[in-house]
Amino acid sequence: MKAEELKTKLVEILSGAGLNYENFNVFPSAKKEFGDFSTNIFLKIKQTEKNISIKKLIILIQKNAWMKENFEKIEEKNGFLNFFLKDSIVYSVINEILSKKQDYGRSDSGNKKKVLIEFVSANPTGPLTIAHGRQAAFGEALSRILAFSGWQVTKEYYLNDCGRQMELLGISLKSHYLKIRGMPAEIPQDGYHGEYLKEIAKKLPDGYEKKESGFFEGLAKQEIMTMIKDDLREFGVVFDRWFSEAELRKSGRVEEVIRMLEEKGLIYEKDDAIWFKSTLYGDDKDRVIRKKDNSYTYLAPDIAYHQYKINRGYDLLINLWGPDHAGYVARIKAAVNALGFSPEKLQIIIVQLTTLYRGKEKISMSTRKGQFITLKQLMDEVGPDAAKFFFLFRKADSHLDFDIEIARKKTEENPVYYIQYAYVRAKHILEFAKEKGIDQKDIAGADFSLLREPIELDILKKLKKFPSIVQQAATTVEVSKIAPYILDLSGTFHSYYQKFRVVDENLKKSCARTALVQCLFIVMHTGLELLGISQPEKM
RNA sequence: GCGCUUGUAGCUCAACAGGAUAGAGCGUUAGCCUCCGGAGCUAAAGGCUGUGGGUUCGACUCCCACCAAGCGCGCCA
Repeated sequence: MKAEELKTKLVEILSGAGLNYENFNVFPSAKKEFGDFSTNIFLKIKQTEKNISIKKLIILIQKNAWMKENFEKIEEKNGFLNFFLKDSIVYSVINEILSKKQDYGRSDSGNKKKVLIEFVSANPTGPLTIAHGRQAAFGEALSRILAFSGWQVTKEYYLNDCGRQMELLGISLKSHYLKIRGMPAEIPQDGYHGEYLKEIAKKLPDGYEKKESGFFEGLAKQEIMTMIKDDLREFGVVFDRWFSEAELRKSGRVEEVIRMLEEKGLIYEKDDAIWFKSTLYGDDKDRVIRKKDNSYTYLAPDIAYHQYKINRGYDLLINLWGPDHAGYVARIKAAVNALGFSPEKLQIIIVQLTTLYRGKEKISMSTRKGQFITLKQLMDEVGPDAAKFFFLFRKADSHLDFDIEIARKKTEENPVYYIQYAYVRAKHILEFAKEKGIDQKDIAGADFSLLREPIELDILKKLKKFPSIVQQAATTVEVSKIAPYILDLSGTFHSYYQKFRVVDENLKKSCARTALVQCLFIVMHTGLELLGISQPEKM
């Protein structure tokens, strides 16, 4: 049961009593002594309806058949109404999980609507950094969660493969190439000085000395793209589509969208440049889309890109951006709006930066000096799973402190190992039970009412919450709900394990407990899967 | 200077659309291995939610001011 279900029921009961009232909350109880669900319904009602008998309403609710069916006890305390679930209702989650298996928690709340998630989208001018890593982890997990919740998800990478930065990349590679062969060459001051480019230059065959920098640009793009794709694959992220800005420009869509805006009277000329009246749609100031020298600013193709994305039939666009693009949200939303689409169609999530630490020591990074930790380096050091877990544990818009030392540790300090240990431990118990002759039939047919320990009911209630945790993550587009949930579940399980034996001489009880462990195992499996974290066989 | 994000236990963070006595983990301290994996468990200590006002039955949450940190504020991407 979900809180909304209970609320709907309460609204129904109220209206049956002639009260049309919906302005109240139903939420999971903050404490055990407050039961399983609580509502502030009476605190709210009292504000507007002065002459209502609360006592009568309580009795009305208590007498309702559905309430009687689901709740052991419904009581009023400190103005709140607290609901205590019947154990039998709690046990029902076991059958539900055992029958749905890996689909437990799946829903169709997305109604098969199409969503396009665009993320990472790093310029192909260098290796992915940890900032991209966090976006990659977040985008991948969000995709999985939305797909699990009934959305049709497409993952797309927008490739800024033209413009000044790419030119510079070509020039830089050529200079590296010439220098390695002992020829005079200078890498431009604002060019790319990183080691990776030198490596690429070394691999190239002789005979390219006379080639234009544009030739090198193509080579560099090719090589770096391969590097990026390899890193992403190792990180467990595969995109459905790589969308090239160069091709977008070739297609004529940029001119087309500017013409559209012009027809709407949203374009004007000033100081030899062409401007978009974004202020009409809530931006701070108008933006240049074509410069004095007739070339486009980055905004022009971006508007075209967003228009094209929507025209491809997506109901929702989600962009993951770094905080350096935060100031850019207003203008692109203005553009989407100006093109006649609701700005709600575009949801932009700012994924905040990550600061790396090695214990107490902060690792300072500077892209300009070529001093940065790449995603590859991070994966090599702590492994993809630990990296993903830490990236996904915090809200996207919170700054993240990532301590490499902790992520490397194989002790209780490291939550990744704590969780994976719980998972492996559960798996091991299931294997042990199997060895002892407990099979799936015994598990499904077990007498669950033998699970009487408070901690057993506690685990079941937590398992029961899983679908709404997923749901919440999907509707709020906030991946960070999942990891703490799994961590909490792991903790409760470790504690249970310590205190009680699952498989022993008491066969009936062993079967019931094995069923419990199997359910927990399934939920943990799905949870880890949604985060893109691997489920180890052993440790 | 303006804008966005953030400020909660020693540290890293929770707290559902304003709800009950602000919760976890780590670290610290004191304990627990004949037993399905101790990479684990149990317990204790630890707080004027950055500061000062306001809104109300009720504020970590909303409003105003201030303080501190990070990031933006280009005819760069």
